Amino acid sequence: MNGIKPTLLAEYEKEIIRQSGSPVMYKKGSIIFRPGDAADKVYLIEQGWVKIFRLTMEGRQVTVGSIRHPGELMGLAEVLYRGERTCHAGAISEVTLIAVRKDDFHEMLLGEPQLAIKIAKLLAARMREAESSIHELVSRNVPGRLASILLRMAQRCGEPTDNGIRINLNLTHEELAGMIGASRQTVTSLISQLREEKSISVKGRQIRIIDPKKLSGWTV
Amino acid sequence: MNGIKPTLLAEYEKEIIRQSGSPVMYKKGSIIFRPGDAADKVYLIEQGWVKIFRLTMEGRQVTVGSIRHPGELMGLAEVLYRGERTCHAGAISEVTLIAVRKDDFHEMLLGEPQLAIKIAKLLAARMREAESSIHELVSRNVPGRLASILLRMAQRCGEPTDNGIRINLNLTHEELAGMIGASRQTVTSLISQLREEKSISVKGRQIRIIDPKKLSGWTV
DNA sequence: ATTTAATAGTCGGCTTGCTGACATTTGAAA
DNA sequence: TTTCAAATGTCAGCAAGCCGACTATTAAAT
Repeated sequence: MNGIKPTLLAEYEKEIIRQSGSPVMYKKGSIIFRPGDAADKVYLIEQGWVKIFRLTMEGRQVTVGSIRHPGELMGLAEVLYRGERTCHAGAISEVTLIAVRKDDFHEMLLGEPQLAIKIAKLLAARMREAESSIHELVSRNVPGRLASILLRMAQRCGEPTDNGIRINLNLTHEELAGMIGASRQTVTSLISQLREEKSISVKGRQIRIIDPKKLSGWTV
Repeated sequence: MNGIKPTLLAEYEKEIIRQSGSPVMYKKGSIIFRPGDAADKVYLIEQGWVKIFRLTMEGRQVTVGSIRHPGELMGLAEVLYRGERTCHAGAISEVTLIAVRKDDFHEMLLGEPQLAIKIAKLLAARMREAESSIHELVSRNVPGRLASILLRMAQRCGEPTDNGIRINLNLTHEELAGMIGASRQTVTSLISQLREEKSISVKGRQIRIIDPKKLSGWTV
């Protein structure tokens, strides 16, 4: 069960981290850290989803990392590289974290070379994700980017049901827009279009991927 | 002289790498690796610049990483994460590299925990760079992105002269376009504009930043 | 239960920046 | 030096998608 999902930690790796850290909880909507904060902690996500984003000059959110899941580390880059946060981290849902202090984290890595390598692998995987994002932003149009992110979310945190894959992140159109670099209005109208052509269905803020094939037809 | 430039390796770190690897040379314009190749080597750049890019469906180049300099490692992510290249790496100039085989690299990391941590820091720094790129692509318009990349290139590989900072990467407009997600024609006309307002000067393919302040005025 | 704020839906006008097309210049190869 | 391909400069036309404005609908708070 190791080496299969290099973006996630193995159970024994999490155990090491749990022993060096202490649990914290954040409720939905709260901010875990913001730019300028001292990056003195690394977090292991135990439960819930966290959104990593920055703000544009006009105050719009731009999701620069993806949504982080249980089993993932977050706040890693700033702790390793520079002492200051550059992003916001916001709790999308009720969230439980293990917080590890920077110094303890460094010691942990020195004592567990395997873990240090795992962290490097993990960052490498994220690096490639980021490169993909850049590639998509540059080469696809807005409908293509929307379709693509819906498919990716379905794959990464969707729950299969009898009528399609349910995405339960409760994202608003504005948040989706921030993830693909588009305006809120455009996302709204595209979602309607996708619903009409029956490639997705929408109930409240739950999106179901009904016809992945038709959806991926947009990612020309 | 350590800890100052976390994206570069310290001399003793390079020495370790040199002992595990062997030198290779590539001439200007040649491809070092391409998608689908087995990612069985990590490279330390000794001399020259390397461009990391992908291709769009229509065959246009998209520079997903930045330009890599002497002192940087490249091909890292694929070796750590998956066994296959996902990008092209092309020699912008005559290039000298130290190639380290994957297995030797892994052994090296296990034997030198400090180096493993350094690699993680290095990837963390790149991660933040990639996040910045995403942020810029989403939130700035084309002139802003061009101005911003010129300023960044000046900072990272420009040589100060008495009349401005010289950027000597010999990039074509098409290549610049690929780095900022714009069309070749738009870049051409923007470069003319910048030249007219005397924030840059152009001689052949050499660009000099004359008035950084005026340039950064474009990055609203 | 009521109030209030946040989100979703819709539309016309307008701007940015892409496309294609062509002339001109540059530079590398023969 | 000549030749030829690649890169640059320029322009008109067009379309994607943004913006502002407004209404309708949900969800949260009291």
